[in-house]
Amino acid sequence: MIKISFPDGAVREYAPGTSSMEIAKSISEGLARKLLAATVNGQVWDLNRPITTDAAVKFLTWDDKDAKTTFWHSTAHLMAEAIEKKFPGVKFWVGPPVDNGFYYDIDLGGRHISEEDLRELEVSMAALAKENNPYIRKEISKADAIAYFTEKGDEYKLDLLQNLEDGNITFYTQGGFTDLCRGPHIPSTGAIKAVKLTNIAGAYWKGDEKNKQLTRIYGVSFPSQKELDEYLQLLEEAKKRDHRKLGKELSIYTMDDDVGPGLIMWMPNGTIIIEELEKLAKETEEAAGYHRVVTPHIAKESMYLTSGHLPYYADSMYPPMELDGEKYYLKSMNCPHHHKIFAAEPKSYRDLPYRIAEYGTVYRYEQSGELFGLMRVRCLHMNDAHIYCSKEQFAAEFRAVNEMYLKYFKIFGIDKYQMRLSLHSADKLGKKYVDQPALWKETEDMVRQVLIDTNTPFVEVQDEAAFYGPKIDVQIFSVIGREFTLATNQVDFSQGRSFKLQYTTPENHSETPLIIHRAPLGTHERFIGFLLEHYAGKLPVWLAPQQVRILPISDKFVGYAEEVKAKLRAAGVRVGIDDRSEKIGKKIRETELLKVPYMLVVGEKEMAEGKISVRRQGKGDIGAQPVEDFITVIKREIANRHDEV
RNA sequence: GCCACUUUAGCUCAGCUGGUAGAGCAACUGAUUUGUAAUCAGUAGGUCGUUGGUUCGAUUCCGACAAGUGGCUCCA
Repeated sequence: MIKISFPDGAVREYAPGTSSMEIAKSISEGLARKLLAATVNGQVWDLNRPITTDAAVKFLTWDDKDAKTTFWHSTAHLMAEAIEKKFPGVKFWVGPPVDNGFYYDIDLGGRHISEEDLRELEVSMAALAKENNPYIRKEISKADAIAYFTEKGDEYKLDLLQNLEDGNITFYTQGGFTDLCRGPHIPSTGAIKAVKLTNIAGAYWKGDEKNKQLTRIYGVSFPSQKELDEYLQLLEEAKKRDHRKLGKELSIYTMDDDVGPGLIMWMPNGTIIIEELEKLAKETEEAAGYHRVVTPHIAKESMYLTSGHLPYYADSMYPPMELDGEKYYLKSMNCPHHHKIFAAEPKSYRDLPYRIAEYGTVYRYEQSGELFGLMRVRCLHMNDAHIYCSKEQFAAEFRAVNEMYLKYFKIFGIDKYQMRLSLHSADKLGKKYVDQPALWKETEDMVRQVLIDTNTPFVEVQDEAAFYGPKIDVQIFSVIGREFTLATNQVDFSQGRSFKLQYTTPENHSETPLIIHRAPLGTHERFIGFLLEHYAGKLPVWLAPQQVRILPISDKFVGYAEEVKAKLRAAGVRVGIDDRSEKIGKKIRETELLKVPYMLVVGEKEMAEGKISVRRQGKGDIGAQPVEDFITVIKREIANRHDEV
């Protein structure tokens, strides 16, 4: 007999070769019906796979992330079956589960697939699911596997097999479809009750743009139609807080074909948000010992040869303009200009850390397919600064920058983010990264140590560093699930040498400073795009372009509204009056939709008592109060950058 | 840059299989003077993304280009 232990600590005995499905049935038929997979000693297994030794078993239902993953992976196989039926001879690459569903990469052999095809495939998948075919696992020798796919003429699976060890290879078959697959899978196709194939995309084989492009079909599936409907509903809701939609509705920014792709024009409302953010940054940076600087938008080729931008970053720069036989480039980063400011006067250790900040506008020639609303643009306003410091000062400075992030995140209530330690990739030294292996190692260790010392949870990612050094990126997600770097804190061991930056040490030696590049608020474009989604357009009072709108009940009270407005303006509040001859219901509705935080309704009663009726956006009427009381509250909200109501 | 799709009034969208366009909201004018999420009436507004082609005739069919969207690759 084998001993099976359960999460609650219970232990039961079964005959060797008993599957977790049989174990579940021995406990409760009802439980068994809900199961999709199980973990055996922490590994996700097929429910029907025999267990031969003592093991810890945990049953997985739809609510478990691992079960969803297994379910979607099995749906990918089901989709492949339907595709192979419809388009015989197609070849499959890989079909993994993803965060919200699954995809399969397919070589359609020059054929095209349309939206109608997806609908037909959904129908076909539903029929195949109804057959309730079991997913059958089979261990197979490498030689037999190679023979099978050679016979089939499938070079993709043969490529996969190259990297697999004999004795460790399994096939899964459901209905008429067999795939090379590590598993695990759900017991049978019948559990898949609702499928939506969401989109068709091109995807490079093995993720390399030099390789052939395969057709990727994305989909998602659920154990009931109801859950699919709920999911689609959720997507609809997410669309409503998409910054591109809100940006238009709230008159934040605009773009125009005549101006060019990825070039944002900030409208008056958006500009107010920018100015509030800059005010916050300037206060914060002044308190942290930064100096402000201002530098031009262009510079000569020679500077970008020195900085390393042309060798390592030229693809992302706008092409040069030629004047008087010189090439000038639009700046893609502020750092070289800042290095020149550092170098303009001799520095001693007494001048360090030397911190200079600028809201510089930089231009990056992003590939056309990358552009995305405010999140990915070609003209960026960076909350940029460079800190020049000694090796001894580095940890404290780097740490202070991280603390600045967290201070900002607290103000904005940003809590869903991931700190990412972005490292270089050794095989790209001299191509994407400056060729200084020892310095890479040293600085990466330094940055990692800061994160460990401050107990900051983080993930490490290869091949994400800047060309001049490692960095910590703060990763966030847009409402449609796309990942972006919001803020960044970067080490630079390279440009200090390139620019021959020096300071005099206490021992009267010349030393090259380390440089920290940091942008805790990232860029205006991405940060505001993120904030719009984060707040679903309902900006806190201190950021709202219009903070208060006064709504007179009728024309008769416009005069009183003007008096109230004058008082609010004198208190520094951004206030307007809706003086149209419309009914109050309409004025409220439109002001609600514009997400103005406060509406002040004024009529007969209010005028007589010197009061206003306050209505908070999204919350409704919160009662009448004297104008002065309201001013006290809203002034405090603005000054503290924190909504109280 | 690559794959797929989309582009009609300021916005959101109709417009079947080719016969040069329509709604709601917004705007403007007038009436209404209104008590917490849409008052009524009228007026104006479009070389149907741009550009070639097919056709007697193209918003509609085909091609190219541009921009946008979903991915891939790339990045704040």
